Amino acid sequence: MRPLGVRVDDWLKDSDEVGPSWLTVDLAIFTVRDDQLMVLLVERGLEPFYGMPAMPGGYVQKNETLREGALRELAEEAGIDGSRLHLEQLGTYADPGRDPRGRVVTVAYLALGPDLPAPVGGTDATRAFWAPVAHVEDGRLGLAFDHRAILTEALEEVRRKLEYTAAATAFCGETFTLTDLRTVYQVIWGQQLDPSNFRRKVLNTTGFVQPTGEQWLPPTGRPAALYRRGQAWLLNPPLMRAETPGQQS
Amino acid sequence: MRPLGVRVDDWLKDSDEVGPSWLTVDLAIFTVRDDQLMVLLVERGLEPFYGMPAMPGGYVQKNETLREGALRELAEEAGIDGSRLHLEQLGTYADPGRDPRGRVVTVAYLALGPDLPAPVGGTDATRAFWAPVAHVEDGRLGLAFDHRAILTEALEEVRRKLEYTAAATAFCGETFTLTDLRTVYQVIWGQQLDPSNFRRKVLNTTGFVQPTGEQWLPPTGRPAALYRRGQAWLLNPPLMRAETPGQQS
DNA sequence: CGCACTTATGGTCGCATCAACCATAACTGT
DNA sequence: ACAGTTATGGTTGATGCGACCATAAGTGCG
Repeated sequence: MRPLGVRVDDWLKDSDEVGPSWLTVDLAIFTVRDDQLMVLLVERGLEPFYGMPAMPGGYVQKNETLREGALRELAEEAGIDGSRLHLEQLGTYADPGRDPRGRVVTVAYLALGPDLPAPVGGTDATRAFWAPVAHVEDGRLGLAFDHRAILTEALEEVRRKLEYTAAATAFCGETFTLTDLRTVYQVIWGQQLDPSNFRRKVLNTTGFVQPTGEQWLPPTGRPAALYRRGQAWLLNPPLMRAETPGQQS
Repeated sequence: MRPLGVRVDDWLKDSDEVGPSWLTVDLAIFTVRDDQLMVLLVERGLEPFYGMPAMPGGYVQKNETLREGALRELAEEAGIDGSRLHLEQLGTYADPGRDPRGRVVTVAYLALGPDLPAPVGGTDATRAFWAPVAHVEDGRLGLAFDHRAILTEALEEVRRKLEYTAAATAFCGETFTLTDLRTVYQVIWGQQLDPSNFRRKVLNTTGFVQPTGEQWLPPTGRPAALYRRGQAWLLNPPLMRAETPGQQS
């Protein structure tokens, strides 16, 4: 399982210094479930790191774009149809030594989705499951490769995206109440928001949400209006979170 | 110049679908000069696209990180020491067919620097020069590969970064006046800003800039206080530009 | 020197926005 | 009818911002 057997003939004049690499995608897929931010993990079914949790991903095939590869791996490893998720490139990790098999370049994708069906294991992964990000952040759950570092960067990106874009709607279903949307912010930012002020800010931001005219009847309490996401992606003004006291830089 | 001669033995079970790829970095390096936003380009000295302008870049060597490769190419192709620039990953481009030689994966880096010394050509590039981004945007200047698309995304990123981060200070030298900083915003956003209000916003944003106590004597007019960049990178509140009327999305 | 010119810096005022808070509406179950 | 619960709407005091004006501190020139 090492890249032996590979020869590069006369590829470049200075080719001693340049070698082939293998291209993979990894997906950081988040959802909000049970008032917790969850990330999709698989238990690896191959060496290296056999049996260890990892983000879903795998090799990009010859005639695929990166996005196509990401969607295929998502379907294969977790049985999830990603065509309705928000999928976005996060960054590329290529440090020599990050993969014991050689120069493996991985492009990390960020995906946000509503509370998705319980994932099922596929071919390369024996098991797929949702894990609370808190368990990874505090080290209770170890990940293969450099996936913990990737996840940390993905989390920062998600938290920032909530401020400046309508990304929060990607965590909700087709239609949602403002309380649903507010819950997303509260869970991801870990702080309470005033329902009344939240409502005013969201409705005053043109193109953020769009009323459907329908209502949702909760088990108890007043019925809530339903909305769907608007056409705007960038929010201005942004929905800033209150600066947690003691934060620097 | 095609990836012939490459054999992959027993690499994966489904290895017919997976092949090796070649890893490159490309750099979108911006500076402000003569009240214009400029991008560093080189004239290609190799096929394909021989003689055509392109962003500097090249193959990543076997034991390099991406960042190291980017810095090396910058030095080789343009004679610029990038260790004092702000360098940041922008995105990865890997569509099959983007490079006629085969699967070439390029990681685009974004770099911002103060008015830099006139670049000199290196080994792979016959000539390096600063070009106004306007000339590329309006199509007067064509670029090799998919570099025009990469540049377009880099520009969007730069404009957004000015709002939410202290990136503008990266365009200034070690010390600068508030007018220098304001000029950066005006050039990149293409709109005039009120000196007085700009001053108030910058100085009220904690950690954005830091007074040196020194002064700068302009050829005419009152002396201006000099500042250096503060320790903050994320600005809050952000320095929003006025929404240009008629913008949608 | 006195003066025009130029640029930096500082202040004022009216308007919009926001967070904290209170009030009301509309449903459920007892 | 009434308490409990959740959604929605309004008020208010403080803050921030844009447009605009005023002053400070240099230069060069007669």
